Formats: sequence, C-alpha cells, structure tokens
Amino acid sequence: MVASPKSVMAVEESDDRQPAQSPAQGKDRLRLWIRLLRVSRLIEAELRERLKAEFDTTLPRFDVMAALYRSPEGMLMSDLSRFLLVSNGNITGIVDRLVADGFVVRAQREGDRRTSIVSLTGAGSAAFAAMAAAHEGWVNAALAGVSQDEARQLAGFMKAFRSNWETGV
Amino acid sequence: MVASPKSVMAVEESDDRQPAQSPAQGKDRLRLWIRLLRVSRLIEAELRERLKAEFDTTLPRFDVMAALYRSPEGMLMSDLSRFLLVSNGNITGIVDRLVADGFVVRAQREGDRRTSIVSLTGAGSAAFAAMAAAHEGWVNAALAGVSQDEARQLAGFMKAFRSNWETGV
DNA sequence: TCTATATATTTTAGGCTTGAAACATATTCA
DNA sequence: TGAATATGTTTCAAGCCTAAAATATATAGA
Repeated sequence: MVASPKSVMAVEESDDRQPAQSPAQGKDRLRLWIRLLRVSRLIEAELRERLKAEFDTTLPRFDVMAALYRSPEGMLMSDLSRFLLVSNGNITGIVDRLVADGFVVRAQREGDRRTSIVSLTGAGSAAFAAMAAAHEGWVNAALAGVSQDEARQLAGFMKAFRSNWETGV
Repeated sequence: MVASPKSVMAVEESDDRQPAQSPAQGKDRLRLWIRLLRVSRLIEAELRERLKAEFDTTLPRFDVMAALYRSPEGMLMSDLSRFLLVSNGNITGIVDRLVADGFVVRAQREGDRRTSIVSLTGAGSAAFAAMAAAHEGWVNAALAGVSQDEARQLAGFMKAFRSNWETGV
C-alpha cells in the first residue's frame, strides 16, 4: 500500500512491470483476490443480517435507497443499474418492491415516455436516514481494528484500482 | 498497510485506539468499505462472465469444485458450507447440479447415515484443473496493476483482518 | 429402552441476479 | 413520411442465496 514503483497507485504506465504470469507473483495476486473476496463476504453477511434483523430489509434495497438518497432529483432505472453495477432487469424488481412499500416513486418524464424518474418518497427518505446511521455504525464496528491511517491508505488504493480498471478496460 | 500502531496488523490488543465513532474516522472506514465492495464486485463480475463464456459454468460451482479439489479425501456438506461462507441449503442445490453433470459424487459414509462425503469425480477434477489455470490468469490480468509487494502486503492485511474478525466475534 | 437433545441435511418460500428476448418509444436519414 | 436503427425498460428462464421449518439420524441420560 505504500507508494512504490510498479504500483496501481502510480497511475502512469510503467513498462518495467514484471509479467503477470511470473509464477510467484501470480500466486500472490491470486491469494490477494481470494482473501479480498472472503473479507468482503464476511462483512457483507454481517450487514445483511443486521439490516434484516433491525430494519426488515435487504442489502440490495439499501443500496438502491442509498443511491436515490444521494440524488434528490431522482435517477433513471439505467442510472441506478450503472451506478450499482447490476443488470437492468435486476433493478426493475427491486424498485417494484420498494414502490409497493411506498418508499420509492416512478414519475413520468415528459418528452420521453420510455423512461421514468425514480426517487425516494418522504417515507423512503426518512427510513433510509435511520438505516444509514445504523449502517455506518455497523461498518465502523466491523472495521474497528483498522486504524484511520490504514483506512485512508486502503481507500486510496481501492480508488486507484477502480479508476485504473475503468480506463484500462 | 504499512505496519503501524493501532492497526489490525498488530494483533495484540491496544487500548489507545481511537473510538470507532469518531466522526472523521467513521467516514474513512465507511468509504473504505464502499470501495472495497465495489472493487470486489468489479472483479467478481469479470470472473463470472469469463467462466460463463469459456467454460459455461458459474462462480458458485467453481468455488465448490475448488474446495473439493483441495480436499481429495472429500468433504461433508457442512464443511463446504462453512468453508465457502454460504448457507447449508445453498450448497445442496449447487452440489445437486454438479452431481447431475457428473463432476461430483456423494458417497455413503458408514457409521453415520445422515451425512455423505462429497468429492470430485475424475471428470470433475480434470475440468477444474483446466478452469483453475484460466482463472489464475484472469485474476492476474485483473490485478495486473498491483505490484508483487502490494499484493503481499494487502494479502497480509486481509489475513490479519479475517483472523481478527474470527477471534473477535 | 426410551426419551430428550444434538447434529447433518434437505425442503420451502421469498428475494436477488444474470443474459437474452421482447416490448415500447425515440431518433435518424433516405 | 416511413423504415431502419438506437435506446430504455421489462419479462423470462435458470440459477443463486438466505432463514426457517421439516426430516433423518445419532447420542446421552433417566
């Protein structure tokens, strides 16, 4: 994580990078991926369980509401699917259920009858605010062993990785 | 990630840790979690897509086969579910489909008729070996921007986080 | 032995997820 | 205008996933 050459943190392209196929390095990267996935699953399971127990909701619903909370002007279905990295059809079902529960509305958009603007209702916004506060507490508890410095460094790494990914692909 | 006090890397308990509820630190941790999740989803989507395209299989099937490949003596259903961090009922369905495809068998275990020992068939083992090689390549490509040093450090961090989690909870 | 409890697994209901097909509407351009 | 193409969304089939209930078997204790 420390800034170093041949790093994803160094955004510029460097040609002296060792080939990804180098056996030892390959194993290190594979190990990293497996562990990253495990950590992410552990935390996700914890959050899912608490959302269910304390708010009787699910992680995907929370994610959709979080996205809408950030965008008071509303979002298109395709905005949601792009932002949350899930398929279009997936969003349809989650939004349907949120609408049925009165947390979300689809508003007609004049000029384009294919699309509708999805946004939180008052009830949805209030419900999300309560959940978000609890959620932040759970994440902090889950990451209690991570120092502030580490958290910042790792977050920087993840950000660099992602922008690297998105420009690279 | 650098070894530092108040770190998850320092396994011993330290009482001078800042409270997790400190506002700024809380935000850093939340940001870290959100980015970690995004990175993990990006990579997961990439691997899922390739497994589908090149081997017509899924990530959960790959995970089960990987676990069984590591355990030539076989595993119980509950071993699989514990190892893969998924529910019991989930494993039942995945193994059912792998059995139907001839990649896995359930062997009776004398002395306990509740359980059966699940293991790869020859075909399953061969199929997995091919997939594993490709999979390692994909992971290396996805993490091509991560240097060997970084990979090792981050993997160490993830390992420490996990063992911290498991003893802590 | 016989009952209570513990363990291992499957089943069930409900929701999430994908990719592909279907549908609806917009836009472009001949 | 009208046809072709592009865009936005929903539907569909199949599989994944969970928690809880049901089933089956094992073990311990009266």
